[in-house]
Amino acid sequence: MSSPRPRIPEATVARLAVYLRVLSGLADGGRSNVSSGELASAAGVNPAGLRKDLSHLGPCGVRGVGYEVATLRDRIARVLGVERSRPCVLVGIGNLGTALADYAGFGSRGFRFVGLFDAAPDRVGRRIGGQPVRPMAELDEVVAATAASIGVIATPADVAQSVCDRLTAAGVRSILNFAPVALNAPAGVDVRQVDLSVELQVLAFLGQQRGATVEVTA
Amino acid sequence: MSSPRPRIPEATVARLAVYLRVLSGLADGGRSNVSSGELASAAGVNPAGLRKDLSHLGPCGVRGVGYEVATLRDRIARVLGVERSRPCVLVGIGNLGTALADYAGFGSRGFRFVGLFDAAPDRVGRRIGGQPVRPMAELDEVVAATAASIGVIATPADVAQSVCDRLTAAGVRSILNFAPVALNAPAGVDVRQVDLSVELQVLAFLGQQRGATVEVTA
DNA sequence: GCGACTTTGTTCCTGCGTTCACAAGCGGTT
DNA sequence: AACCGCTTGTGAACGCAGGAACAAAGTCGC
Repeated sequence: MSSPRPRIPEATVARLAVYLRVLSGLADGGRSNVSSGELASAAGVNPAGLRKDLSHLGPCGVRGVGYEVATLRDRIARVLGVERSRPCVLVGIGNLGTALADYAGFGSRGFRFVGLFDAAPDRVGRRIGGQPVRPMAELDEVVAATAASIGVIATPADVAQSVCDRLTAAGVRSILNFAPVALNAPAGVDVRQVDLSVELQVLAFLGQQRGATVEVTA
Repeated sequence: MSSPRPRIPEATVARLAVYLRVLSGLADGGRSNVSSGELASAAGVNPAGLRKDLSHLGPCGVRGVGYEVATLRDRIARVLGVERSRPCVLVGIGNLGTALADYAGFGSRGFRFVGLFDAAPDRVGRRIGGQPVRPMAELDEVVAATAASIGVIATPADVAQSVCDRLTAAGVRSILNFAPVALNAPAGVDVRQVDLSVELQVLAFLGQQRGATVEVTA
């Protein structure tokens, strides 16, 4: 019994991932203890907010001392579900897909790509990061064999929805989408959208708002 | 007079960018009118929320009819400040940087890279997307000459802060950071963080939360 | 062994974002 | 010319996230 999971807010989860990264760095550097203030500074957040985030996973610090780096790191990793490396599949091996497949950061953060897929015949068979690019026909097979629960879409926008359909049909329950379209996924499937253009446009707006006095329409 | 800019919430700005993309697609498809319901569905948001977002830029629809696609598109583009193409510089031409430099989506969304930079001598001189990779020494010069106000960082984490310092010193006011570190920028500089590992870890958490019954620590 | 300092964990409060629901306005129709 | 239906725009309530201040607790020093 005792299910200490009174639902953690999604915003907190995102920050926990950041804390985890900072803690891993500290652990590699040989540090054994941190205070909330230092950790918050390194993560770019408010100390009080950090303590509140951490409180969601129960008391894990020592008053007057701080947090034990390795212990806290492991606890966050367990809560996030990345203690063990999780199998992912990646669809769309263009420029972005290649970059993702090669990105070492994923491996050290608890994720590994167990399948790279592309529809273009001339891309199939190439090796990226020690792995071959497979044809889409092998998708179901690989997902089933590896029990991959996370799919990453890095295809052009016009095929993203059909790729999403195929991934969910194959059993993938979580999707990270880089294509600039809103995906329609069945209930029970989590979709997260990363839109690079949107980020730039928000910056453009902030910059314009800061710079110009006004001078609108009419 | 009349500065109809009663500060638009940042969350709204991000969605406006999405609406803009959908509207551009509709315009290319020859559509001339849309209702809030249809637009909201395509953007993956609530219809009422969409109307409230749009209300921030003044009345721009016709009751009983809907929104005129081209007009609304242009108005959003003007508010976001992307009517004219904005010059950006990109630092770090590894796998991710190459993908970003090659990404056609930026060009059609009002951004163009006017300078690609890397510290590694063997990368300098290569051409990507019709542009040469320049040495870091030319950064100030290019930023000054092109009046680039947006900088994109796609370097390893350990040099991201120093790159950030150099960009801000050169006059860049907005930074999009792909390196997994919290950047420390002077006041007046907007920083936006995109962390690919964090997105995956949030998905891992959601997936684990959904799947397992419980079975925590002790 | 006791006191004081440091740091966590929690509580309150303020503000924002989101959602629902209604009223206003325009076009088409009779 | 007047009515009816459809869609926008706005007002209000709900819930959530963020920040600051306070109390609890453990450790170090004397």
